[in-house]
Amino acid sequence: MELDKRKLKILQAIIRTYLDTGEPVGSRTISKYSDLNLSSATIRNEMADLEELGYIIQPHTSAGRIPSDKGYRLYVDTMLDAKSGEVESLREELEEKAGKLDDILQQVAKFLATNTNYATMVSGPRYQTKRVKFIQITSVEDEQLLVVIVLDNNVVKNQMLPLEKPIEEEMIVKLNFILNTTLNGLDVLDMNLAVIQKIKEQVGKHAQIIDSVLEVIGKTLVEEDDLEVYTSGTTNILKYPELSDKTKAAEIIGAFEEKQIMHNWLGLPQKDGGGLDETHDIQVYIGNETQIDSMKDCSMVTATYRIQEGVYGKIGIVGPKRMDYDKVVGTLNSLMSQLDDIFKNKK
Amino acid sequence: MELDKRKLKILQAIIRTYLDTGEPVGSRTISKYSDLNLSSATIRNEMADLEELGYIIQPHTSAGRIPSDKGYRLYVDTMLDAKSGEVESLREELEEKAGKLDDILQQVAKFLATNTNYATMVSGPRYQTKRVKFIQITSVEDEQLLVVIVLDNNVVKNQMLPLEKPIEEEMIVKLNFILNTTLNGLDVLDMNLAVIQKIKEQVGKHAQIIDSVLEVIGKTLVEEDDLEVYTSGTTNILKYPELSDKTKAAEIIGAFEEKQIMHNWLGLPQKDGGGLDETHDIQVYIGNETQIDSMKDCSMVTATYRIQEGVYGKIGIVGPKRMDYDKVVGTLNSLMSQLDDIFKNKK
DNA sequence: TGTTAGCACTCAATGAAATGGAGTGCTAAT
DNA sequence: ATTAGCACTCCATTTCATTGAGTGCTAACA
Repeated sequence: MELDKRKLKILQAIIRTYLDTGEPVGSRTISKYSDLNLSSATIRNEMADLEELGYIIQPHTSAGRIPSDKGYRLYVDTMLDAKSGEVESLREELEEKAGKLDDILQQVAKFLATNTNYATMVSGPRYQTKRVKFIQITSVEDEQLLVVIVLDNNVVKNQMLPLEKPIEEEMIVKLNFILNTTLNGLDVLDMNLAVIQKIKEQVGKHAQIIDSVLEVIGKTLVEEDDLEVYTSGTTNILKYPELSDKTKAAEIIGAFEEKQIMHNWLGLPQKDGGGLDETHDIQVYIGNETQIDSMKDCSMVTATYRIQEGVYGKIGIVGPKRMDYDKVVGTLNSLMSQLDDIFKNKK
Repeated sequence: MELDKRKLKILQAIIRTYLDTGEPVGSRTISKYSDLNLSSATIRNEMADLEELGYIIQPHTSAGRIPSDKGYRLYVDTMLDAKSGEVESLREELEEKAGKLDDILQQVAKFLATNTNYATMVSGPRYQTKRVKFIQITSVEDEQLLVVIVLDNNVVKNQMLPLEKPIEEEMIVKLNFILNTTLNGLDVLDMNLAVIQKIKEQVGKHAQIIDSVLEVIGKTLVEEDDLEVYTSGTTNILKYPELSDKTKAAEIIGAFEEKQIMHNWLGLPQKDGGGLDETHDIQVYIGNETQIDSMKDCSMVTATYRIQEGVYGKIGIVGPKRMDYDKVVGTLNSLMSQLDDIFKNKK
């Protein structure tokens, strides 16, 4: 059996209606409220075909049809017409507090949540490579050393280091010189034993301090990126009857609480072909495609934002499968453009 | 009418039972399952009195009684016998990752949530005073300055500062000297125009750099503490039928999402008399006592942890009014002791 | 041959009525 | 002062009939 033009139109009508109402949709509705001018009986026949083809499902014998995951997928892939969302208001708010990145991201999450009525999460940026650009050791008090490390992406890390006994100013200057000349430009992977040995040789005395300092540096570089996740509107989930069952809702909202799941989420394989939108990398995951068990009744739309080369994070919107893909993708698209601008200016 | 010994015993029995079941409790239950050896009729009479006194409420004519806020309050204030909770397991976990404070706090939230089955929040520490202990300016690249500020509580802040044109090394040394001698030990409030003027005089040239640097310092000191809030187990709310109504649940869980409400919460007036437990400052807020509208059907138990003098944060547990106060207070108590230890060692 | 009207059938949802039971208040007896 | 007993109330649960949206199938039609 083939999926001819008419079947497609009917499928589209079914999905559209279902997105609206969340109720199974029957043949009569389609017959009346579509421009096909077909009787309900005809629609019924077509629907039977569509069901056989796996695009729609009948929850029980005498009910209407609802889209299957396969149906949604087809809809998202081929039938979505891109509208440009309305993201005017956010822009100003963001530019005001252009300072702190975490504020911005939190704001973005909140904006999307209130505008779409779904739950949202925004992950903080990850840095792809971490190389040392500059190291400085300073003696703050007699028995406290401050280690400051500047990475090549201008991220600054610091760590206090308690000392057994004071260390001479002269020695600190020497240490700084050695560390900078030896380590600058190096990745953590490059800091092998040979390099460490080389440093130690030059220091002679105070080798144990070098140990501590190198340990701090190592930790800093390897350190799991703090993997901040900003969420908002998780309770929107409760607005959709098909998700608001207590166990389901608890699972979904709980997942938002567990930052760990973001790991999985960030690692989701990109769809073949690069997703809906090449520039902003917008992707849609339906039901089990999310790979997260507790999300099997949800859909998830993600986008990737880039702050600069090699520094990117993700934005995700989670809602019921019947989420308004059209609006979500539209909003995300226009939001991403705004973000691009803002980050460009910031730099 | 007086609240004699027997009435008190009965009230206690009613509340205990209600905490367990969440159902209105009737006279017969108390008569059977308490050691009072009274018939249900007698209990009924006493219950009528207790109701008149405002300690219990009858949801409808032919139902049992449930405790009123006043009843809970009496219970919490006078009838709670402190048990020592079981907090063995947490200790080890915490000591492992003793490094990062935010990890610890998140862990604490999670621990409490899973152990009590209520929703929990832990606020990051606030610093009462912020004085400058040490300032350092460094030139990282030709046109980039790094400003590092160490506060007297050993918190380190840093900020990159772009430059118009390079600045001589010599000048930086001088700047560092001036800044440290002038500003060390100063609070932000002390940094008035006079001080600033004094610095500028000493610098002469490069005054505009001083401006930028001072701005950075000012921002750092004034900066709203990031007011981190770690939450866990918010979905536990859904486990209690009296809270899991969709609107209510959404309000409560939503409140956990809004960091803003933590502001109010942190500012809650201490109860007269210092709360249940002098050492750890454990406080119980019942229903409207929380001052947060969306929490009017909840109770909230809070404790204050101290990392060092003047650096403290709060831990809160939110559940239904019929929460197991006994266990919660017990657990909190013993947790706080553990935390005290850990923070002491860290220092 | 594709479309449609018509009809019998299914089944979830809704609502009304019946039932059961937990609990109370009151009274009279102990 | 306590208790047994009884009538009464009211919520919760079950039962049952009804409704209506929706289907599949068949026969008629263009």
